[in-house]
Amino acid sequence: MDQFQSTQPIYLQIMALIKRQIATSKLLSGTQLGSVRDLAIQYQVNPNTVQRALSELEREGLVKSDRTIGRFVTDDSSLIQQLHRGLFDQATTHYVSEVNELNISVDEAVKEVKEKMTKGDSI
Amino acid sequence: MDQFQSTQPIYLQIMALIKRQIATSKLLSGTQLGSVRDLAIQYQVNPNTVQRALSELEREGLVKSDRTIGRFVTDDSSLIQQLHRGLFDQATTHYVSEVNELNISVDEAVKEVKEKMTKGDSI
DNA sequence: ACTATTGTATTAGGTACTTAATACATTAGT
DNA sequence: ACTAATGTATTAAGTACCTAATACAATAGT
Repeated sequence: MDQFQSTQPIYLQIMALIKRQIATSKLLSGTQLGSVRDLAIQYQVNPNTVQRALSELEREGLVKSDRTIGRFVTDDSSLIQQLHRGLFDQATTHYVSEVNELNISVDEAVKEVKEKMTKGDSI
Repeated sequence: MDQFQSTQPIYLQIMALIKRQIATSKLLSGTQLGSVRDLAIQYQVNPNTVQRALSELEREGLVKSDRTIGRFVTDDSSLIQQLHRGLFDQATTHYVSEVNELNISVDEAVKEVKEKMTKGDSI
């Protein structure tokens, strides 16, 4: 869909994409994911790349595979909550770090964040 | 120094590093940069990698090379100011985009940013 | 004039990621 | 029992980035 094109490995981008969907309940707990082959078509990538992304997610406990049925989002709701919190925290930490390096004040940063966020709330 | 180790190409990381230094006047306008070979030692990378980073920065107008003297930070102060603003803007846009995807409110985000920023102000 | 230092270019080899083309093992569904 | 669909594994080829080892061109400084 999105056409992955940056410098980040595709399998990491797919992992991030699915993580976000799980964290925001666009992929509900217990939901079955598309098959490796289906997702490969959907994402316009090689099945091996999807396989790699999914097996990493499995290593992190976010999805489980039932050998011949398919893959499912974990039913550990606490883990999902923790994921959501982690993504938020990581994003904020990264932003704050960048802003600090640019010698920008709290007030300036907050003002800018407020501006940009309220702008996107048109819908 | 820092030891580049992520998934981002090293030459891009070096570019970002130098850009930040220029934007925050750690590298002043007109200053001479270290030579390709010196920086390669400093960053613990191959000279070719430094060369690539610097020539890209040159393509963006941030540094100029005088063939046998060395490289210098641009003296276009407006360009530097524009760089600083651009880095800030880009960081904020990226952060807001992530936060929106996570369905997090303005207030929550702002609160978190304030917390993390004031914590790092111990010095 | 000479030398050292600068940026620049070239060629070769290594690693990680991606793709392609298969093949295998397992089992739900029939 | 058979079939289709699942995850999984393997081998080969291509691309981008990084490193290594040189070499060349130009000129400031002596």
